[in-house]
Amino acid sequence: MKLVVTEKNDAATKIATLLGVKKPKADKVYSTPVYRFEVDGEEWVTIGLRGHILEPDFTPTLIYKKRGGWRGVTAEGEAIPAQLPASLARPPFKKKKPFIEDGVELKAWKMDALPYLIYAPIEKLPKEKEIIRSLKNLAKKADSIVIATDFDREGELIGSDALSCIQEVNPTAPVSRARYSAFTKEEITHAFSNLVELDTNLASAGASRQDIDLIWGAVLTRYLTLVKFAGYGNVRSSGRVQTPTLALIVARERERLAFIPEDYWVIKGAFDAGATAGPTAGDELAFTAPHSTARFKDEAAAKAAMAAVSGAASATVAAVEKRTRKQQPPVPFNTTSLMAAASAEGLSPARTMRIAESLYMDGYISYPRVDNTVYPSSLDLAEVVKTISGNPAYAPYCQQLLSAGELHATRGKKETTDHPPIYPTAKATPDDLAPADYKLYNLIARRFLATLSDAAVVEGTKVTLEVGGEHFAAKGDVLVTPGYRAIYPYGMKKDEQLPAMSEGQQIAFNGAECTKKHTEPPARYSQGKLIQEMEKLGLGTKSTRHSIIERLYTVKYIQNDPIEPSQLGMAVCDALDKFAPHITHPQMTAELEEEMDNIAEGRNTKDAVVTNSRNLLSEQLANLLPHSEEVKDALADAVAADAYVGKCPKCGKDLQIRVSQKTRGMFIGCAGWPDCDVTYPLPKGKVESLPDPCPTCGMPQVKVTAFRSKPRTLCIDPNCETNKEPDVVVGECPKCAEAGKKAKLIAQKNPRTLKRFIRCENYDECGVGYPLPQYGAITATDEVCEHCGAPMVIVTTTRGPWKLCPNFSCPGKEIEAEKKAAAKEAKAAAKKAPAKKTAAKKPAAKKTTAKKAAAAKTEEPAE
DNA sequence: GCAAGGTC
Repeated sequence: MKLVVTEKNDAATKIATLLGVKKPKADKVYSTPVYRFEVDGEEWVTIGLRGHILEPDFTPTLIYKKRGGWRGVTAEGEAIPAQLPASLARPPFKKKKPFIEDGVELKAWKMDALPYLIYAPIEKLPKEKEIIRSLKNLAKKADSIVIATDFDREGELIGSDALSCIQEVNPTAPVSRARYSAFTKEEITHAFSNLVELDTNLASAGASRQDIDLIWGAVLTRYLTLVKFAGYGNVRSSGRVQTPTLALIVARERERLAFIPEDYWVIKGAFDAGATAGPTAGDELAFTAPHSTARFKDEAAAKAAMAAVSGAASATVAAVEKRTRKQQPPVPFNTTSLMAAASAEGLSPARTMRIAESLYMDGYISYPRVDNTVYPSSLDLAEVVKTISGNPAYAPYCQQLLSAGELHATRGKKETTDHPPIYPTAKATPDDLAPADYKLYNLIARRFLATLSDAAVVEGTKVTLEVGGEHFAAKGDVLVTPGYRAIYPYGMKKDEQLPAMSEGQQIAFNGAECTKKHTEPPARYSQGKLIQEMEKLGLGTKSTRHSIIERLYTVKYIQNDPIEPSQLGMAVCDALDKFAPHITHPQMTAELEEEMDNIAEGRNTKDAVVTNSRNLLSEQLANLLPHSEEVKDALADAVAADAYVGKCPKCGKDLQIRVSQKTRGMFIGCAGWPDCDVTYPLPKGKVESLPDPCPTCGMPQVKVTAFRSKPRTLCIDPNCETNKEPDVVVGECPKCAEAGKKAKLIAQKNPRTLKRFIRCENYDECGVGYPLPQYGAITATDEVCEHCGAPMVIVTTTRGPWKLCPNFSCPGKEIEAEKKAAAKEAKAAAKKAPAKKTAAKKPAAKKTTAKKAAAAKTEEPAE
């Protein structure tokens, strides 16, 4: 039996289909899908891995890997290496009693142990145990092995790791490597009839990247985390890609902080082409135009221009210029351009990739991790157009494209042949997908159609108007031939139509307005722009950039979108830039790339490169360690600044956003605690401090963003007028009524906990109470819930009014949930029919839809 | 409790 190992399940299916004479048989080894087929009477099996199946980590000895975490090192096993600079030699472990763990004495402790960690042994540990088990099971029976992972450095490494697993159980079977860069019959057949050897140099180039990333990441992350320990789960990370990315954001913020705005003046004139002088009554021929000097840097010059036009009632049309220009249709989507375009539509790159992954798994779009921007000739463009024309929103445009003759697609600059650019592979309508999923699908489908379309033609008109010797320039843009714009409206400017005018014509001038403005600092990065900048600098890969940015958010180095660094992010970046500058520059990646090329070409070895990098890190750490006090203070100040909301009214110290140890909830506490006991409650959700105090009471305010809600501004003092809510009578107590008594149900808010609820005025006796959502105005209705008799109330939030039964255990809730689930199920069943995919894909598709249904369910209660 | 790179 011949065993073919690919990087992913998808590749295993495709290769089996392309090489097998008959349709391959989908099978499973343990839980891993495999594909069996025959070639010239020989039995073949393909198995897809899940990317890397082994992962390097420090050898799990006493080096930090034991229970208790980042403890220390022994002298034995982790011997002080010769390369360790003398400046890093630490004094002997100073403890009254020796610290013994597993019968071995630790020689260095926490921070002091970091220099040893740099030189700690690394080994490859299993990461995908199930896959490894399946792989070994097949390998035992294999007569020969073909490594058919992706044709790139990581692919060679993944293949080499797989081989090391295989050879543990079958050291003798001959091994070869198939190199292909497209899933076409010719390419795959060619690759398998021209097998080569595994390129061990290329694999060790990849392995050195792994080791270097681990060593630098672990050492610097542990340094930053331990230098000012802020509790478990409060990691401050650093890495070859994430830290230079953070540095980009911080540098931009610094530019903004250093920016000195300059004043300038803008003059705008009002005109009316429907009259020769004076205003006319509200017609469409009125328009405004800026002065031909767009920005007056000098106020006197602006005033002089204003004086020159004051009193004038008419303007002369000095010139009319018309110019048509073409807007070329966009090029096919690759991962980066998709993330950038989706980011402009409000989908973060990380969310975009999550959705793209699930659309791909459900058969709606092609493979989403690509650099390629040129459709391969093997892709039947017309067939794709036909497929998606099932969506009525695209149908007329698709017809038009198909009837116009042969299709021609635009081409981007990057051309690789491993995967096609991202395009739709099945029809979908808003009914088939969740709103965000459809939003992305729609973008991809429309982009695909746009790449097959003609250019749009825009007619630009520039009219120069003369008033009292001053010139004004009116500009209008009109889309005359929509071309691709008919299907791809993203990022399109609105038409600005000017009334028809001819040279020498006199029109009415209705005065001018002079406004003082000031220049703006450079804009912050949006997530989409940052992804593009990372790509330009060679930071990360198409598959990792979005997760790197997400990481910076979770460690709270950055916030909001457009991205701004937190004080902590700036402090970390500054500290590293000052004492360990190598990690803060994209240069480190560029140098690593160069070294990896050297290893791949056989000019250098992995050992030499990694040792070199270790020594470099030792130098950086030797700079960092003597300044630990300084770094510690900077981080502590930054954390305090991020948490600061204002001054304590009782003792004058800082009020800070804090996390309760007990409930894990957030509250505002005084930095003077325990001497000062001032605290304020906070509602659930993301809380940020605001610079301006409450206009009503002068206390600090915060911005609260509850889950799936718009942010709102809140005064931190629950007793502030802005937080007072009148009690609302919402009905009669059903329990008291049964007992023959009359009692009101009242919606009220507890100022101490901020919790809102409905309670019977006779609560102490009857115990009737219902919880209410955290915010939104409460209005009474005269209805009662048909299921439980509780009073129905209307909650009005920014998302509009919404009627609800406040009873948490109302039987109606379950009935509703069941209805929803049934509807989902029906939809999912209907969706599965058009997406004709192989048996292996079905379970995955099912899983994602089931997951989505579950998520929709949990969102339902909304507080 | 570390990174970055694959992929689910």
